[in-house]
Amino acid sequence: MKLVLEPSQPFNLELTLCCGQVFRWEKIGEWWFGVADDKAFKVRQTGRTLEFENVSQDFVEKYFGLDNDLPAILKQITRDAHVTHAVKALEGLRIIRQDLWECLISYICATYKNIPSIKQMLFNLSRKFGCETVLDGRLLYTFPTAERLAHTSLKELAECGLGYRARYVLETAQKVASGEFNIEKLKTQNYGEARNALLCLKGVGLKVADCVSLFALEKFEAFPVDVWMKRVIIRHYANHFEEDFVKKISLKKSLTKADYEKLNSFGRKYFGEYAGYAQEYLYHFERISSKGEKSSY
DNA sequence: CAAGTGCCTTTATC
DNA sequence: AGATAAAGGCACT
Repeated sequence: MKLVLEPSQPFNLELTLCCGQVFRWEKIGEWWFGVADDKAFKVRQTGRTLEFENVSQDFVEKYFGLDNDLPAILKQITRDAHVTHAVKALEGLRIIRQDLWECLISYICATYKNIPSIKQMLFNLSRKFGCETVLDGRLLYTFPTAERLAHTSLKELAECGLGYRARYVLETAQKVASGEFNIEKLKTQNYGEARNALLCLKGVGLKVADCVSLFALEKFEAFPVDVWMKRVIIRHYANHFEEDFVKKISLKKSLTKADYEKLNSFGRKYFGEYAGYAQEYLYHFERISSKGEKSSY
């Protein structure tokens, strides 16, 4: 099946899959293979043509956020030269509508890990506890359900490389599987409510709650702040804060809750209702820029 | 190549 | 409130 993208609605598949928001896509030749919402499918892009197999057009449009009016969103967040630079460099980057359960577990696993490691953990979990599907003779795995993970052991989870995150994943799976934590209810709640509910889960702090809100709950005002975003703010937005505060967070490696909320609320106020989009562009731009600095040294 | 550092942080404790 | 330590283990330098 093919889909021709509107010229007015930029989309870059590669960027969208590689910017660090999703972890389980694999490129084989020209095609990207992945599983979303228990559907194994493949996609490739040539210019404005998006080609896909084993999935409906409706799903593809929804999953990749093609229904978001990207130019309108970008217009709102380009408040200064730096973010404009990032937006131009990363044209066509879109926020994916992730499956809520997979997203939650992914970001619990993502704490204090680098992206290659996160990918490894999630592939391990899926291979071990997910359901096998075949596409083009290639084995793909669905993401394990809460019920399935609830019946694993800490040992088995640790064997997937989760380390101390194993107990957070197990506990969350048990709460969701038993109904003690109603994950579906999050979808009916606003940003503040959903964020607070998520924070009740062990292993979910402010940053993880913001990532889940942004990537799976369509709360575009969420503004996750990680080490990279801290760097971005120190480098380009320091003038929005007191000198002492900037000095303090520059020296310390981790943010206190109060520090986090200060950076987070700055992002939300400054970039507006699509702050999450700004975060994604700034985050990825900072990462690719830092790679460039190193190699051209 | 070994060893050190850092990792899309959170929790526990003081 | 805020500081501090500890937490798998892998990837990168």
